[in-house]
Amino acid sequence: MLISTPKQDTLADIATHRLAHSIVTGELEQGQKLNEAELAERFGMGRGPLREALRHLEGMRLVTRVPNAGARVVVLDRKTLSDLYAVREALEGMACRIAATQMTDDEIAQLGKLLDRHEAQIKKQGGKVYAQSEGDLDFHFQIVRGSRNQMLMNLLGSEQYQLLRMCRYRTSRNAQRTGPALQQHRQIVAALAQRDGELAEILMRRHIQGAWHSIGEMIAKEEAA
Amino acid sequence: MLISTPKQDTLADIATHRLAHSIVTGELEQGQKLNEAELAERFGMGRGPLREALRHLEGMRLVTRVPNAGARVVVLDRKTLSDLYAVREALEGMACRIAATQMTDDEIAQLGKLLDRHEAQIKKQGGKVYAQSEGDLDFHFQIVRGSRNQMLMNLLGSEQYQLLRMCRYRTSRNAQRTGPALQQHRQIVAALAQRDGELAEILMRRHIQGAWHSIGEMIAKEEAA
DNA sequence: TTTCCACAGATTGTCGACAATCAGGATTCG
DNA sequence: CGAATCCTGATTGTCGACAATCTGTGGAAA
Repeated sequence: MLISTPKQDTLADIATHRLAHSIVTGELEQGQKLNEAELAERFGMGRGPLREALRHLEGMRLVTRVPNAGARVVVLDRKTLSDLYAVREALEGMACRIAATQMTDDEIAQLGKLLDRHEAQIKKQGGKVYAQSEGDLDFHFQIVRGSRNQMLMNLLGSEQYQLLRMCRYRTSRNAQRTGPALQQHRQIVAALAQRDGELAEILMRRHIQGAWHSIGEMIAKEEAA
Repeated sequence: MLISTPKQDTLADIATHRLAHSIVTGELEQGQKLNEAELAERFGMGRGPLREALRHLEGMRLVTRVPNAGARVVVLDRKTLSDLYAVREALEGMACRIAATQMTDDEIAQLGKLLDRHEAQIKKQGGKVYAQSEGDLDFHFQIVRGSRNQMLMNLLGSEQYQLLRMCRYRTSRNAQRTGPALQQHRQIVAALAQRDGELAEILMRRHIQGAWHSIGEMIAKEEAA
């Protein structure tokens, strides 16, 4: 699992994870008000730990707070997502370039196997794309891990990753790009295997631009309604 | 001021800002344990708001927490800073490229005046470089603002910016690179004025690489002792 | 002397209650 | 009839006390 699992944690940590999950999956709507007493009740804890969790989530920009008026789930409008994809392009592009020099042969081979599993899954169940979306994030995160840059892993693995997942859950019911995406993934792995960082970066940037192109259009149509 | 000013805020927000400031300026040493009761006493508030502040700071990665063992100030070792500068290079490079197409002529002119003030300040007081360091961050942040990318502004303006300032306070007592840095800044402004995004990006990346080169050496020497 | 255990002090985690502030509706005055 | 005002219910902000957990110190047994 990509989300850290709260084993023997504090209540506030549990609340943080549960809230983050609910926000990302859309169970809590964007912009929805978060009532402390109600949530504390639902999670079976006092308001103290819950407030700490909200503060934590505020720090990672999943919720917005205004003093004396409570916390609300962040809203991902078109501009925000556009900014997000631009940042991703720069960051994951760099991650790709570095990963080409840092990943072990074995890691790259694992990446290839991951794509094999994706392909099998796509052929078997054309409809259920949720798994593919999560798998896509897996792919991207493995490459970021390959860059050996902890800060990058934090940025893309914790914060932006959550926003991306939010975006996925919001748009997954519509269009799919699994076919071309998988092929692009394969090209990237090939470039990594050849240790061609520059090419890997270019392919990754193009891949993310393409993803934004398709998602941006979808959102535009959605907002028109 | 680049740091948001707590006007009529909650106690937890005040604590967040005071702690962030103390951490960034080095008043609180890296890795130092943060005792809740002691800090609450010093700030004249209960432990509740202080704990919320710690959770907020944890969210923005200025402190590290381990359950039942308290919070500690984050430590910036050589590897972390190296990662930070790599991320900055990608992010600010992109910001520069976009800013070249988005900034108004007036904003670019303001940028030039900012550098004039820096130059005057450097000539007047060769020693007091703290102001120049803050000014340098101002310069970088203005360009990020010019990219009109809110997420970029958040990333570089809030979180990484704090880590950078920490780094500055730690290393400012040693070497200076104000001369070459200023000249590179001027080149960047010139590229922006010509609306040459590609060149601006290249110059910015080179500028940040140079900064890392000099700071990395300094840290290596420091760690040897 | 060394190692293990138990105890005490300190620190963190949690809860419930109270104060401060805000939102919405009824009331009253122009 | 409309707008400003006050009141009331609800929600957030804060505090103090108590429970759970960790740390390190001292003593007893091998």
